[in-house]
This record gives sequence, structure tokens and C-alpha cells, in this order.
Amino acid sequence: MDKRLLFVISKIFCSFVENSSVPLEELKKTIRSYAHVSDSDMEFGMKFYKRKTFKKGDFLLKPGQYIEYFYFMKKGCVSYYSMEEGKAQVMEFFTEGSFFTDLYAYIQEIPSESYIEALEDITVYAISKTDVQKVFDHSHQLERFGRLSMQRTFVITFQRINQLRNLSNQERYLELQKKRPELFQRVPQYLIASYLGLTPVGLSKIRKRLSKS
Amino acid sequence: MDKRLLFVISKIFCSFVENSSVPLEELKKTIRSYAHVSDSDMEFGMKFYKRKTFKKGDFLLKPGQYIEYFYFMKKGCVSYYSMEEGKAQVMEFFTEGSFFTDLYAYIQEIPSESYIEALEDITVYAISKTDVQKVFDHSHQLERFGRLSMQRTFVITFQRINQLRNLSNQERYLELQKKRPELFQRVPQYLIASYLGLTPVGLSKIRKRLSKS
DNA sequence: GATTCTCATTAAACCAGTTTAATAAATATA
DNA sequence: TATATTTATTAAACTGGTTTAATGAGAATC
Repeated sequence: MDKRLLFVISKIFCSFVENSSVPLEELKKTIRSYAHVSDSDMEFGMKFYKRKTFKKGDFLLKPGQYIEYFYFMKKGCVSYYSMEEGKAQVMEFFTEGSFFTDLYAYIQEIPSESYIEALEDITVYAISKTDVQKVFDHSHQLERFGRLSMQRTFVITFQRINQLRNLSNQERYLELQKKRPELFQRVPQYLIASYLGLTPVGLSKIRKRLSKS
Repeated sequence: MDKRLLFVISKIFCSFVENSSVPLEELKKTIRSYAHVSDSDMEFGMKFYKRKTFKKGDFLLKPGQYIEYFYFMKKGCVSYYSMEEGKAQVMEFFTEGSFFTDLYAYIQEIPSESYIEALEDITVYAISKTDVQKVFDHSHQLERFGRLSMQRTFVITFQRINQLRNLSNQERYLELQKKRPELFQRVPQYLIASYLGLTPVGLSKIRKRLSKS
């Protein structure tokens, strides 16, 4: 077999670890924070989740792909970004306890225009889109969880809009420091700048201005 | 009875027209564009909707109020805005066929910080929050409609973020002209400016620049 | 230990907005 | 029809970012 092809295949599959019947406790707990779900419905749902790991620098998603999986972050941090005129535009950082995917492409069933990249070695639980549908068909309560988690996502997205519209860049920087201080430890500053909608130079100026007062 | 009090009361209630068993066909059709709903489930849901009318300039919502109703716009246009440092910040214009409320305050069950104001005489169908819950409890299919309409709202909100982040003000102006040309007929320009996140002066400059090329 | 690479800062020139204030045009009201 | 009010435009001065390019500082690699 062609060595380069083998390399590509290994790149794609190396990160996958097969089904583990193990500790989905956090995931269950997170789901139950949204809606009451009976034990039997919960077990029905859990059996579709598969544990996967990725190495720092691996891509969970690249542009052009249709969205296959919904993820729950067990350990680690990813960036979700698009490329605009050659520059990465970070939409979001997802860390422990988050549900995530390229939700925009997932919902609309269109090819993604974004990247999801592991910023550290990560562990996730993944459920396929078709399995999500099975779970919602099977359980009214889990469908309710789906609705309520979508509401939550809307709230966060809406807050993002309000911040973009009503706060200055400096205020957004301070807000982020207050709300997610851990990000500044684990993510390089130029990605923070991108997330805030500025250039590294712009952020540097803001930091300088702040350090003077 | 004190005349001023009477005036206030009439201001509050004049706009309400009581239950009509009439043409919720558009509403039903819109719901069914999201999910299959049996006739009996649909009838169960429909009986909670009440038709209401408001005059131009009336407020459907003011800051401080908890959200009571979810609306479906039958006829007319409202603006949904907040006040930041004395200036109206228009979040959205809702027109015929839209579901709307202050979704952010509705979901979080917190007092609104926003206004919803009729920009024209309007007719809406309103369902109370408690009735929405009854409907979702009663019907898995209508709960699915709830989930999917929430997804739709997320998509629109997400597009809004992308536009705010990746397009210049001029590009956003042109985009709005292309996507919702009717708005420019029915809404004053300073509200359009606010929606786009600029001052009337800024929008005027953009228009001038465009008219030269 | 020296070299390379990545990331953050600084400087200079630039630009698309802002604010304030005056004016013009359109609309509503007496 | 005249008058008042609201809405849109223009001008001038200002501002907080941008881009480009050079420099500095830390971490990874040879």
C-alpha cells in the first residue's frame, strides 16, 4: 500500500478510541441540568456516545466537510474559527463541559466553512447526527433537553451580539478577563485578539493603555 | 372614576381584541414548515392563541417587565430595541410571518431590558408562556417544533454575528438592502442606521460614498 | 549553547467611523 | 397656508482602530 496514503489514513483514524462503557457521568449530569430524563431514556441515549481523543493541532473539522458529530468536551480546549481573507477569525473557544460542533453547518446541513482545532490534547464524547435524531425520536424528554440546550446556545450567542454592538474593544477585553480568566492561561494572545475581533497589534495597544492607568 | 386613571387603563387594554376562532391558517402553516404536527395536536395548540392589535407607537414591551407572551406577527412591523446611554439600539425588526418576543428575557425569566414598539398598526397572535409550556408538555411534535424554531433563531443570530464581525458597515448596508429591501420603505433611516450599528451621520456618509460610484 | 521559530510589542501613516453643530428637506399640525 | 417638528445631510475636528514593518523576548530544536 502507498505509504503516503497510509499516512493520511492514520492521520484520520489515529485519534479514535473505540466505545467505552465508562464514565459518562458528567455528560449525564449536564443533560439532566436541562431536563428530567428517566434512567431508561438516559441509558438509551448514552449508548450512542463514543469516546475519542485528539492530539494538540489535530482538526476535528475542516471546511468543505458535512457535520457528522456533536461533541461533548470531557477534557481540553478547541478553537472554532473560519478563515477570512487568509486570517483566522475565532468564533469561540470550547472547554470542559461544553457541547459543541459547527452548529451553523450542522443545523443547515451545509458543508462547513470552519475549522475546529484542538489547542491541547483533548478527550471528547461524540454522537453522530443520525443517532441524535434516533434519541430525539425515542424520548420526548431528551427532545426537550435538545430544545433547552438550543435555548442556552441562543442566549450565549445573543450576549455575544450585544457585546459586539454595545461594548468597546477595551470593554470586551476586560469582560473576557473577568468571565473566562483561565482562557488567558491556555490560549495564545493572538487567538484572544481574533476572538475579540481585533488584530494582535490592536490588542497590544489596549493592554498598554490599560497598564498605564 | 378619575379620568386620568381611566385613560391609562384604556391605553393598556384598548389594543386587545378577544379570542377569535378565525384564520390561524398562516400560523399553522408556519408551524408545520418546522415539524409534522397531527391535526388534534395542532388544534390543542391553536386554542391558546389570542388575536391582539396595537396602534403605531404602542409598546408591546418595556424594560422591567417579565415576558408574558410569545407573538406571531400577522400584519405589521415592530422594532425590538434597547436603550444604551440614552440611544436606541435596534436589535431586530419583526415583520409578517415572524415569531417574536424578547427571547433573551423570556428564556432566562429575567425582567426585560428592552422595548418592543409597533412601527405601524399591527395584528399579532399571542400565546402566554404558561400555555406554551402546556402545549410542549402535551405534544412531542410541538416540542420538536419548539426545538427546530429555536434552531432557526440561532442560525439567524449567528449570521448576525458573522456579519458584525466580518463585514464593513458599508457591506452590511448593501446586504440589508439586498435581503430586506421592503424595510427601507417602512422604517425611518435612523432606525436602519441603529440596526446596522451606526449613527445616522455615519449611514449618511456611506450612502453618499455609494452614490458617487 | 547557538539557532530558529513563534509570539508580543512598538512606531508611523492611514482610515472609517465618531461627535457636535449647522443646515436642509420632508412631514405633521395649527 | 404657515408653522413646528422630525428626519436627513453636510462639514470639521477627533479617535480608536487598521496596516506594514521593525524589534524584542521566550520556547523549541539542532
